[in-house]
Amino acid sequence: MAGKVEERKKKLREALIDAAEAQIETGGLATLKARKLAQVAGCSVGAIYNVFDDLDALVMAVNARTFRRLGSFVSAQVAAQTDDGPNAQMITMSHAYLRFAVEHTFLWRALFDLEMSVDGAVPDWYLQELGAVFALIAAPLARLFPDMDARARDLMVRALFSSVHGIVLLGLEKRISAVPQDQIEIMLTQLLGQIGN
Amino acid sequence: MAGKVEERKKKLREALIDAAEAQIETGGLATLKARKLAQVAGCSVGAIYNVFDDLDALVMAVNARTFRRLGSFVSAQVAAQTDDGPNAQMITMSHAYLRFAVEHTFLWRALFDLEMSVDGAVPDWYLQELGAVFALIAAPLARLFPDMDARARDLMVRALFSSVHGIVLLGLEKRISAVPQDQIEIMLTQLLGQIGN
DNA sequence: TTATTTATTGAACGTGGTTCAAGGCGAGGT
DNA sequence: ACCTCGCCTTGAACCACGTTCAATAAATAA
Repeated sequence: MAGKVEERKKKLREALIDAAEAQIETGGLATLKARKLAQVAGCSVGAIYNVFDDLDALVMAVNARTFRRLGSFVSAQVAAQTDDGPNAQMITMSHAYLRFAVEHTFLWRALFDLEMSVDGAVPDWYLQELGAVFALIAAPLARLFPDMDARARDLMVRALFSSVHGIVLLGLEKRISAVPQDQIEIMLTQLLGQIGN
Repeated sequence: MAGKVEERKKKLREALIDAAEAQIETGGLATLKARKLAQVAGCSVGAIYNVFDDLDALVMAVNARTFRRLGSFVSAQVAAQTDDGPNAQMITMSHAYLRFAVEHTFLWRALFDLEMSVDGAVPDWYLQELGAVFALIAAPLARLFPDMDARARDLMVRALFSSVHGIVLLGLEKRISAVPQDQIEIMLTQLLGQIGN
């Protein structure tokens, strides 16, 4: 009867991530509470700490899921698009990013709200997923600037990603722009349409 | 002897804002605690709540100061620059924004970290300051796109501000880019140098 | 089965924002 | 000068929350 513990632990781990994800999705990161979580996942408060170092570690696990979902969503949108040139491709990606942020606002927010607090120790999966996203952007950019050296292009990839992120972030922030989604799309289109022309 | 209460209240208000600002500047928003604050400002914990509704309101007061400082810093940098055209002007503004964020990281962060939580009720001073910043950007943009209608230009102003913000935000985030300050400047220069060409 | 090790529990601890009943103090009237 | 009224101030107490830990239960080994 060996391995019963491992199995239960894995089950609990999944249950906790599911419960945390559901809570973040509906109420946001701030509404995630240890006691409520234990109740939903069907365990004691203390049990959480047998599986995760602390709640931040649990949120990181949720973020890992979210990040993968985001990456494959953007990829899928790009793949489903007929190739109308590098600018159109980048615009498609940015619109996909926006749509994900709109449809999963709290989960998307948690990606950035949590990591800010955790200094040092960037997990491996994080850099991997980020690298995948950057690679997606790098492809059309290489077509636009074939003579640009890799270092400069890498910098431009980050700049563009950050720009899109900023536009989506502040665009969804009621108190700053109060801009409806289609206006945000126009902003993204305008910005990315200008690149390389 | 009329107005003694008002006077003391005003003094306490200033003392509290000063103490809160100092704490945020050195330790970040998360290290701001009511008890410590009362101790530094020389009052009881309860007294804070006679002057401010809650700690968020106090942080808002700090943010008002920070926002004004940010605005005048960017203005000053632009004014101190010989006019090398609209792109150069926007680049100067973005570099000033970056420099402010680097030199007052915690205060700058508090501008965005707090407001996110406070829904509704955007204070008047906030929109005013934001409008001033947007007006700064609108000037060079009007020179670049003289035939663009006001609505589209307004959208572009927001898009550019958001882009710069995004580049600075993620650029200062160790876990995402770990990009040194001069690299961030290059990103900003590249992006804004492309606009309108 | 019994012993030993490991997991689980939930009450308790520490921290921190916010409240409130009790006492203090300024302003106006006498 | 004194009294009175109402606001200010105080800090102990309240509540919510993350995290811990001694006690309990369960699983593995002998």
